[in-house]
Amino acid sequence: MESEVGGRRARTRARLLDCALDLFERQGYEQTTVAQIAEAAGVTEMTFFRHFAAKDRVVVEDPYDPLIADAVAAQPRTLTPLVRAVAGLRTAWAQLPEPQSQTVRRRVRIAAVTPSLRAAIAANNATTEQILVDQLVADGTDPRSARVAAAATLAGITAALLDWSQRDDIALTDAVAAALDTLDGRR
Amino acid sequence: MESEVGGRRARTRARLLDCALDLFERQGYEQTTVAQIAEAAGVTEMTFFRHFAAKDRVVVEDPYDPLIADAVAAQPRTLTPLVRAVAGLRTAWAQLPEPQSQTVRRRVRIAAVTPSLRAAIAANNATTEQILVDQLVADGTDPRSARVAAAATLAGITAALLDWSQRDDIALTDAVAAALDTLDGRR
DNA sequence: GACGAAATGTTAGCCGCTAACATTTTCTTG
DNA sequence: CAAGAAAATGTTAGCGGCTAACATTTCGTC
Repeated sequence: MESEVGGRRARTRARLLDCALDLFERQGYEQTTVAQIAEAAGVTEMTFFRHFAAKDRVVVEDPYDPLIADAVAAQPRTLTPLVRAVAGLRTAWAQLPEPQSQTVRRRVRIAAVTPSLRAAIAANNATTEQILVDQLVADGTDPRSARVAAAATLAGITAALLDWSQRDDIALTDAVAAALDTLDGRR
Repeated sequence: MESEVGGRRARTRARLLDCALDLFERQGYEQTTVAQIAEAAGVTEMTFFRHFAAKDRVVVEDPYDPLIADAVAAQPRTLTPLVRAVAGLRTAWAQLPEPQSQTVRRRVRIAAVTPSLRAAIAANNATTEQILVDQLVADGTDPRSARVAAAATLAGITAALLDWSQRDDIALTDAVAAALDTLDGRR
């Protein structure tokens, strides 16, 4: 039967996620203990780690990589590496599903004020970066330039995301678009 | 008397640093225990932490920030944020003292193959990034664009550094110069 | 040589995280 | 529906990074 929205596992995970974000918002990420999260969710510490590989995984999730490769591949190869990377991400972003509302903002907002989490985000970007690099190289870009361009682009977008989360006066889409423009040289 | 090159403290620190890098190179960063480092240096675990605030501080050190601000300030404000940031760093880099040979390369090389250390580097860049942002904003750049430009530039340079450490066919100066060119759009 | 300060040692403990094994809950199937 | 397989959670024990509080040694100086 599938009457529930998710099995027991899914429900436990959702509870852990929610309790964790609550605690992070109220008393800070570093000050919150995994034991506290587990208790709030009515579960054992061990169970927490069965749902999240590490404490920071509550906030930092894996990215949606696949789309990016195609988008970058579609860019004309006459452009400069950075410009091409940016153009690819612009296209990729346009194709992405609208991010699910509230939770994204909560997460990013927490990450924005927690240095150690910013590091976690950077580490997480590594896989996306690799995809970008591969795609650029496949199109004939020098590997070193490709690395630099990919790293710079992702860092720029990440910075825009962190900034966006702290303000209420701008849509996520616009924030990213503006960041890409900055990287582009369009402004 | 001052016959020694440094007091006891300085010597202990040097020993710890050397033993740590040795162990990291031989058996990997993650696989090396602070206890092992301490023992190799003939010292207690506690003493290690009295010299390095954290294990990763052996590899990731604080940057030379001060120069950057001035260099960026000297750039004409007609340029695009990213271009100006890059131009500033180009100038700053030219003024930096030649990095002390071997140890830099050892450190960066270790960082290059250790994901968790890449994160530490990113976190460490935060302060330099802030300086860059402040300088750009002071010159009239929109704060958001400044953040993006600063983050992108530093990420690009960092990527170049990591890449440089893994090859023997290029000078550090050239690697950085090339990265700046990529960010610039000069290539 | 005595004395104060700097450097190091000792002990105890928190927190993130993992492994090995036991227990319960849920699903399936005869 | 009973029974066994599979999934989810619990229990215990322990490692490694890191911190705090207090004791001890070493060093420079008078």
